[in-house]
Amino acid sequence: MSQHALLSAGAKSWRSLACLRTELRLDLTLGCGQTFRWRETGEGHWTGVMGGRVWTLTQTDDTLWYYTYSTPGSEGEMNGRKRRVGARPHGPVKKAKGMIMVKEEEPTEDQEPKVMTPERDIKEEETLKDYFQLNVKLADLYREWGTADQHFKRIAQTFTGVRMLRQDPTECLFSFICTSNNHISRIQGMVERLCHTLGPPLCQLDGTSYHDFPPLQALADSSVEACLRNLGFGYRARFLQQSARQIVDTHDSRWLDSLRGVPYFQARDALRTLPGVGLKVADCVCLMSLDKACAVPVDTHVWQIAQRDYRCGVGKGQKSLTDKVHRDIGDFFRQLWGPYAGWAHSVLFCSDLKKFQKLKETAVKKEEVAEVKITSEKTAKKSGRGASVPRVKREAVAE
DNA sequence: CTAAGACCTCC
DNA sequence: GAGGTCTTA
Repeated sequence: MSQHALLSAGAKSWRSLACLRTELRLDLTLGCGQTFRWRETGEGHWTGVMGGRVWTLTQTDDTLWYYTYSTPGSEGEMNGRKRRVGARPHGPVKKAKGMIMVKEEEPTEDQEPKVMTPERDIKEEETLKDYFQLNVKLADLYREWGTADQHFKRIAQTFTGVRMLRQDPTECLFSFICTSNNHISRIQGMVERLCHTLGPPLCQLDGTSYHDFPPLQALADSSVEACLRNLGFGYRARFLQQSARQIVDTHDSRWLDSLRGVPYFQARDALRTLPGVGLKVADCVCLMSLDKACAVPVDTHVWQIAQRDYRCGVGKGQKSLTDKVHRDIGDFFRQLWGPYAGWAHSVLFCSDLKKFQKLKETAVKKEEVAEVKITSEKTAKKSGRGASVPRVKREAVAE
């Protein structure tokens, strides 16, 4: 049985890239709801599908480690000859108690060694850099946002390395059509079932099968709505099928990808012609797959953040998130953060997620300790009034 | 432009 | 109700 790779089981067949935690935090970046395709398969190890291949990623202080599994067809790149179909990490790995794995580095006889051609090696490194947009210097951006915005500065101390992914536009679009009236954990399950049912299989690891995202044509088939309703997609099943149908019927196959080269508002308007795609979903697709770094997806939580943390008056007295409020909140944050406003937004969005509240609480405690220390130092000097109680901001929680 | 209601399911 | 969208008034 093939297993998920673990760095502790031997770094030999892993590759790596220099990357600081200030530039990338896998847990936050992969878990903040911009992608629904990654799972933590070991402590700090994330396994998912990217670029038609299954990857496991993990990181140490200054290094991003990656491992790819062989899949049917993926070996064709080497010399046109198909290699093994099974996939497994190199070096058999024994499972000890819980997450602890016993290191064991023996060559296996039942399989050919994973041949890593330089071409594929380079290609995969490029795929990874592209997906995480590692050419964008996140620490520099954090510094700029923090200069203009004290609230951001405070949050950013804890939520470092929250980075926008550059996802496949088709996967991004159809995943986000699933997000309406929904929450992350359920969306994850839906996308998983979608891929399992309509996506090409890639490999199997520890009994879990990994599939690529379904191609557009597969989603456009008229049988898809009923199929997805059976999988618990509800009314979104029709949106998915109809949107796929509309794209296949009225555009050529590269249309969605071509929106990367189109200005933000134009690309957003184009997306909004698709059923199930409103301003929020269109902004998500623009930001997360179409290179529109200034796109700020506005949902009820982002609206709440604007009011609570920025005393933003936009839409005050408004009962619901109208298109106008959408646009005005977006403009508000673009004015505050500049051309990468969408990236900054995701840092605050991430910090508001319930699953990351523990992180925040420990940070608040540290702040309190620091503040008490400062206050008591002052008090000692002036030998005056006692230490004041540090203010703890009451912040609502998303999800 | 804004305000309701409906839409599927799951916790 | 949940990280909306569509339709109708």
